Amino acid sequence: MNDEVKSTVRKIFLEFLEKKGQRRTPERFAILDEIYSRVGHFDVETLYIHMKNKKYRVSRATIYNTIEILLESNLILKHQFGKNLAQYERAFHCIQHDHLVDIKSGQVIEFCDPRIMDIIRTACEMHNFTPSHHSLYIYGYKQNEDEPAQKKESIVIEQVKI
Amino acid sequence: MNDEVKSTVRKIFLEFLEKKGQRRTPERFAILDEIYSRVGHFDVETLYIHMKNKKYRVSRATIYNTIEILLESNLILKHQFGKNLAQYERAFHCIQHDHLVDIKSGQVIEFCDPRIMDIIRTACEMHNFTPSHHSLYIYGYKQNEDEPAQKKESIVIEQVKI
DNA sequence: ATTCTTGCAAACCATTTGCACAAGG
DNA sequence: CCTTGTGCAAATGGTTTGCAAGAAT
Repeated sequence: MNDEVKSTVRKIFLEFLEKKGQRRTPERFAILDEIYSRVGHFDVETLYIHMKNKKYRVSRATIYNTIEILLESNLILKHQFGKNLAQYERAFHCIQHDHLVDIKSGQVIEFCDPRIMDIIRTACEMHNFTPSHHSLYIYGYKQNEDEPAQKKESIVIEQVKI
Repeated sequence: MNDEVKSTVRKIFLEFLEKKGQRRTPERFAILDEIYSRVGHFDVETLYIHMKNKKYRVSRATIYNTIEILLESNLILKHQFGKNLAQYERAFHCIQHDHLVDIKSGQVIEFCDPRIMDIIRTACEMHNFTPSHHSLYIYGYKQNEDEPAQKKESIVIEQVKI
């Protein structure tokens, strides 16, 4: 993730904290930086280990606290792909996408289909609902790799093993 | 839920157990019956309390075990609407639907849009993926009830407080 | 008879909470 | 200063597991 993006999200976070009257602590910005330094999904424990490995003094409690604020400010997204372990991902500067979840391997494939926005628009209009974000998970099985179909056509953003 | 549906799901479950070489215990069928006797979403604890209140002797462990089998046999679906508590719902004899989740109140509204199947079909074809099931959650806020929009038009199946 | 399933209680583990100390405003 | 945030450790709570007794085949 390049530095321009990092400085932009820092600014967004800063403004959010000010608006909410919450303090700009170094821990909060360190966590944001760490998140925007990696690609793909992550869980709290992984983030904690990574920061510890960098000799950054931080507690799990603070990570949970900060993640809560980052969710509110829409800088990250939360997922639970059928497991009890919550997974997160960056939300800024990422194109909208959804997830195919392999039931056997746990592998998660991202895909993109703008038609999802039509469905969201219609459902929200019908129910007098203001959308904030969404999650579409398609659970299933990856077919045998020996017989690849028209995979080349697909818009694979990245593949993440969870 | 009428008796015809109940006897059909019992039969499906029976055949699934036979196919898998698993035993048809009275507890498993009692849990299936209890699930198909209620409407809307439920969690394990609620199911456990209901069965206990009916003086049925079951353990939480058996409910978790049975729910696992019911998921495999596609007789129920599992949801985690952003919380750590897993919610389940009947999957047989229910029309396909998705969920609007109110972030403030936790209320869940079901809606139906067949276009979701087009998205699933396309994504799976592109990624050589065999779909089993899906979840689409739209998170957001219900607008003020004082100014109802075109709500009459909506296909509300049921509303469930989780 | 053999093997799977059950109920109970203990273990697990991600997340939350309480509290004394630290630090932002 | 005053109040919020932090780190640590303990508590929480949904889910899983170990095991002896019970039931299905």
